[in-house]
Amino acid sequence: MSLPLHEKIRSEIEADILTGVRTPGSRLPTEHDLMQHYGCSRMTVSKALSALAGGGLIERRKRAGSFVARPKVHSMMLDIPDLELEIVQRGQRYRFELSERTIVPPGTPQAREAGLAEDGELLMIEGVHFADDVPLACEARLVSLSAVPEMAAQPFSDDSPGAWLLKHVPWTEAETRIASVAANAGVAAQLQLPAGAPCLFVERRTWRGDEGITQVRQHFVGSAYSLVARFGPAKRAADF
Amino acid sequence: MSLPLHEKIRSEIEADILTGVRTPGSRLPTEHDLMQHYGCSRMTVSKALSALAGGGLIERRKRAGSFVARPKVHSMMLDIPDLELEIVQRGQRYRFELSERTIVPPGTPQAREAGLAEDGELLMIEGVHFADDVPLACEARLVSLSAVPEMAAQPFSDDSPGAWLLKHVPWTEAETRIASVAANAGVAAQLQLPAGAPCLFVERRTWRGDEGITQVRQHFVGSAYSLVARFGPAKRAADF
DNA sequence: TCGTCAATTATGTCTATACATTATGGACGA
DNA sequence: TCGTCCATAATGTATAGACATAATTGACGA
Repeated sequence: MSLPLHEKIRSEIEADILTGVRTPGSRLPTEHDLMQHYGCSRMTVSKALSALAGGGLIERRKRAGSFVARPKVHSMMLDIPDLELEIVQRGQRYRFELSERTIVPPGTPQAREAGLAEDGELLMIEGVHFADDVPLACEARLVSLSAVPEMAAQPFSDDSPGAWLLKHVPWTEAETRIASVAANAGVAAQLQLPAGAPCLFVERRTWRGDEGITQVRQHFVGSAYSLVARFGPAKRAADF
Repeated sequence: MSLPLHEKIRSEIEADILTGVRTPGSRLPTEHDLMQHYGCSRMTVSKALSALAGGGLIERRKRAGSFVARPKVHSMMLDIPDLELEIVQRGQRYRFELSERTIVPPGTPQAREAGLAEDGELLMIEGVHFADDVPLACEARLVSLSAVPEMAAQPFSDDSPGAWLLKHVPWTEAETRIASVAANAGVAAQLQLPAGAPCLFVERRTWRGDEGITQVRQHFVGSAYSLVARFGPAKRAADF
């Protein structure tokens, strides 16, 4: 292994943490000790520790030393699925069917509720995502036309609005809310489900800087869809 | 802003990438250029670029330069709620009620399915989380007793198994699966819901290194619960 | 006894320098 | 024309030292 030294130091300590040799809360040797142990300069040790701290594995405190961090339950990585990609990967055909497309004038309660520009027009889009002609999800979306004027000209005959936005509009901030709801009459009809069937409800708002770009509410057919979140080195991803 | 310089450089470039000023595939200035631009040493610039590369935002190639990476996985941070904490913060009283507790012998299909130690005993625990005596969620948990032998002696009369594990067992890796399901008879009875009511279903597996620690399946009352995931500087957290 | 302050210690940042590595592109020769 | 090889330009790794910052500890004084 011709790894750079700081990588070697990093991976050795990481292994100790992952295998439980070093337990959360315990103190690591000081940079000075490690520097003597590995026979290198302090900068090299520091680089290794910085990487570990960046990855959240250790916590460094001045004067006190470096400590193995307790993993925080409160944050895991959630993979936001690209519906089209997932459907195609399952070997099915993807299709988005536009069912409604309206311009919402400025100043309506809708716009205010969505947290989008109150003084500009909004584009409202509704449609259904199909996998091999079976509905998988439906969505209702509001897009700020002052933020994304090009959106008005898009057909969305085939490409979904979400995919188009992802490709063409850079964003800096997003918030997603996930819940379980019973399908109301409208949703049930769109998804060809009995009313009251459980749906995974996802609401997402997206911003660029302080400017609201879009808000979307999606209902996924409960029996066909799940989200996955992970914490830690996702070596296990391939197992499933 | 008294940020360290390398942090300032990093965040400025990051902002340029996120806002689309620098587009995927485009080349960054060389370290030498940046070092002149910021009036600092090359090491400082390099530290900033290393951090960006570590975060997957740029790709560095020798002789060629550094390039903005094309975003690959689209992921956000998911806040996994601490049930007890949230309930108490709402001003309600939290209680966990144990309804079943069994030792599962080694080698059963259950153990294999859960991905826990196949050659050790498992502890099976079932119970309900209450907020002011209203059921909010029920859970069925399997714990590997070879990984956590102390678990067998815990009463869980008041503290939930999850909270106990979190306090006493270090873990390195976890995977959470989120779906929407209809309450079956058992779940409906525990949660005092009509059968078929929508529930947020959360399944989590936890490991330390390669050793499986626990698997839990939780059903949350759909009308009372939602999860939140975020991407970006969460300045907006307080708005909601 | 209790608080205050300063010395100490460990990490945090930064510089200037050196040499290693590696892909590119151009010079040169067959 | 084509391939080989080398100079070059960029990043990658590492060092030694300087000073900054912050928290702990203990000494000292009220």
